Parts: sequence; C-alpha cells; structure tokens
Amino acid sequence: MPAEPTTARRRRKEARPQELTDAALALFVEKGFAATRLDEVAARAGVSKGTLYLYFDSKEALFKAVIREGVVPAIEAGEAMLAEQADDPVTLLRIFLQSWWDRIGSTELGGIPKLMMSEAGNFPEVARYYDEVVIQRGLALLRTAVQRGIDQGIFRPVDPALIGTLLIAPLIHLANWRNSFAACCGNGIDPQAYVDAHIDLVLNGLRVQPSLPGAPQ
Amino acid sequence: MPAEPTTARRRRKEARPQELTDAALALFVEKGFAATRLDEVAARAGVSKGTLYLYFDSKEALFKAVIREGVVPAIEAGEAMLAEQADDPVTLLRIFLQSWWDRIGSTELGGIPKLMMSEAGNFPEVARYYDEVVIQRGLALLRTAVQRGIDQGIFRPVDPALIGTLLIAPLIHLANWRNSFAACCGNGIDPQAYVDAHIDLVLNGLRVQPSLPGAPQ
DNA sequence: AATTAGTAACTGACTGGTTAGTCATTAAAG
DNA sequence: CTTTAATGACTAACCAGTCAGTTACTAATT
Repeated sequence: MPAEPTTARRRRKEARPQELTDAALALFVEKGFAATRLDEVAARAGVSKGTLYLYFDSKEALFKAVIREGVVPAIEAGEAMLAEQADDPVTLLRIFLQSWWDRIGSTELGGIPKLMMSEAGNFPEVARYYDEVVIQRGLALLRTAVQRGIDQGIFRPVDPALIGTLLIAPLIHLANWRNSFAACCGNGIDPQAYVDAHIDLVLNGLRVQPSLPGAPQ
Repeated sequence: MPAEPTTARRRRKEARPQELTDAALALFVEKGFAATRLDEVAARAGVSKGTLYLYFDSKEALFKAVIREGVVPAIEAGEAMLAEQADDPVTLLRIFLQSWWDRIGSTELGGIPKLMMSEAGNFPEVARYYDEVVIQRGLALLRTAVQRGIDQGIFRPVDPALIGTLLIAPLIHLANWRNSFAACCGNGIDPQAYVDAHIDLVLNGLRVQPSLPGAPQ
C-alpha cells in the first residue's frame, strides 16, 4: 500500500548527513531539542523521516552528531587563529576575539553555545565532551595570550584561571542574543560595534596602570 | 472506583501557587520547558497534577507565571540597589554588579536568564515582556551610572548603548554556567573571585587613560 | 462534645492527540 | 535483475489536560 509514485527522489548518500545535521542545528537552536519534531528536521533537509533514520539511529544520536559536526569547525577555526598569531599579546587578543566572532559567533555555529547550554542537563556526557574539546581548549588559548602580556609587563597580573571566561563571555552573550531575543526584541545593537567596544574595554582594563582607589587588593 | 484512601492531604490554598512555580522554575531550568513533565512539577511541589490545574490553566500559563513571579523580585532587587546608591559612579557600579550577583545571579532566580533565553523562540510575547520589564530597565540603570562617570570625567566616553550589555554579560554567563555545565563539568571557579575580577577589569577599562597604541579610534 | 451538613481543596485514573521509531514497498541506478 | 536509497503509513508510548469521586475542614445544630 505505501509509497505511491509521488515526487522525484534523488540519491545522495554522501551529502545527506551534513544536510540533516545542518537542518537539525537550525531547528534545535530555534525551538530547543525536545520541541523539535524529526519530521520537521527531515522536511527542512528535503527528505522524509525514514531517510533520517537511515543515517542516525535515534533523535539523541542526531543531537550528538549535530554537536560533533559543529565542534570540528570550531576547533579548526581555533587552530587557524593560532597560525596567524602575532608576538604582540595585544594584537593576538584582538585577532582571537574578532576571529571568534567572525568565524563562529556570527555564523550558524554561533547557535551551538545556546544549544549546548540549554541541553547540558539532559546530555551530560555530550556536555563533558564539549567542555573538554571546545571550552577548555579555547580558554587555554586566551589564557596563554594574556599570560604572555603579563610576563612582558604590558598587562596587569590578573588571575589566568578567570580571565579567559571574562574575555569570551560578552561575545557568547551576543551570539546567544542573536539566537533568542533578537527575533522578537530587536535592539539596534551593531555586532561589530559591540565587538569593538568589548575589545577596547578589556584591553584597556588589562593594561598596566596605577591601581584604582578603593579597588580590592 | 478512583481515589482510595491513600496519603494525608493538606489544604493550603494560599501557598500552592508559589510552591508550584518554585518547583516549575527549578525543573524548567534543569531540563527545559518541553522536557519537563507536569507530573514531575506537581510531585516536586508535593501535590498531584490535578491540583496544579486548579491554579494554572495550562502548561504555558505555568511558564508565564514562572517568569512573572521570578521577574518581580528581580525588579524589587533593582529598586533596592538604587536606594543604596552612592554619588561616586565607581562605587555605584560596584554595588550594582555585586548586588546583581548576590540577589539574582547566585540564587534560584539566576536560572531565569537561561530559561528565558532557551524559550524566547517559543514564547515571543513572554520574551518581549521580559525584555521590557527586566532587560531594558536593568540596562538603563547601568547606562545611567556609566554616563555619570563620563560626565564627571572619570570614565572614558564609551558608547552608552553598548556598555550596559558588556557589563552584565559576564555575570549572566556565570549564572548560565552554574545552571548548565556546572553539574557535569565542575571547573573550580570561585564565583566571588570571578565577580571581583570582572568588576576590577571593567572599572580599569572604563578609567580615563592615555589611549592604547593601535586601538581603533 | 458529638453529630451532621456543606463546601472547598485535592486526587488519580482516564482520553485524545502527538510523535519517536519501524517496516513493507517503491524508485533509481548499474 | 539486483542492489540500495528513499518513502510514508503505521504503532506503541508518552503526556497535557479532564473530571467523577474523595477527603479535609468549618460551622451549624443538638
């Protein structure tokens, strides 16, 4: 009974997984994992739900693949940043933060922090993987750059364990905003101006200068 | 047939809504809105699902109540901060950021930013309400404090439209971390040290000083 | 103090709609 | 003709929302 002659079918075994994870990423970020229907994911990828199950064992397996696929480019982008490294810690930090925004935050990948944060409680093993492979690694890069500046006497001796998170948090926040409130509450913030202002603020904050009266320590 | 004599029931009409929204907030933050079962919410509040429906018309109505109930204390906390205001913009910013962490970020309410961000796409009207009542209002407070410092010549002339978000983002990020990755990837970050380091960094960044060589503008 | 009547809070089995996951069938390609 | 990608109707489970029935409490009556 099933499967009357309907629409033309293409056969593209190689391209399917990417198409499906791309569609799934967009929908998971927009609506959340639990609220996303697999029929929707399949439709957005231009196939039927049955086809989805040819490539992924379960909805959970699809989620894991989405994170894994999204994380590989993030790592590669990180490597690329190091390749362009300058000796000057100021320039290095500038490049790192700006590149993170250009290559991750402002792209489709910018939805991954929101998705991973939302679902960390439901998929702790995936969260651990993401933490090890992306977060800790990215923080280490930032820490190294700042430490170099401290050693050169350019930066104040801030705590290396904290500074990485402080530097990336406003950029992640902007990416999260674009993938949540932006759709309904468009504040007219210009992303590039925001990134510039952030870099400007933290580089000034890191610079050696007379201590602020009333500041702790 | 139904309702054999089972456990003792208490009658507490006044306390129920709070108990239910408290339970719902905790579960919505932990698992997400769609993945939370109303039976769980009721059980956590110590009642049955039927009782939940005596106080809330639907799951969506419960969500809206959770946000509304969580937002009122946030506003009151904001008012309280203004009451303690100092003339000194530096002290004012210190108090504002530290108080936000103490009264919101580090409490149960600290889960609301994560929850609201995760569900903004599914509940745009609630997101708009939250944006107007909490976000824009809080940003205005920060903007005012910074503007005062600029007018007094203590702070550099940063863009007031951007600085509020830049100041609060790292604190929201910490709250989000505590409500997501912290459960599975406990990094040993001390929240108070983080807040101190953030305040220290941004106040230094805001201070008037010779411009950084190579900085834009 | 004990009995009864009335009422408001509460319960949990039930149902109707939804959706993750399956599989017999079909179309494309060699 | 065989193989493999793809389909979509199907089902088994799950869960939001309902409601007939039960319990706790109050107050009036004796």
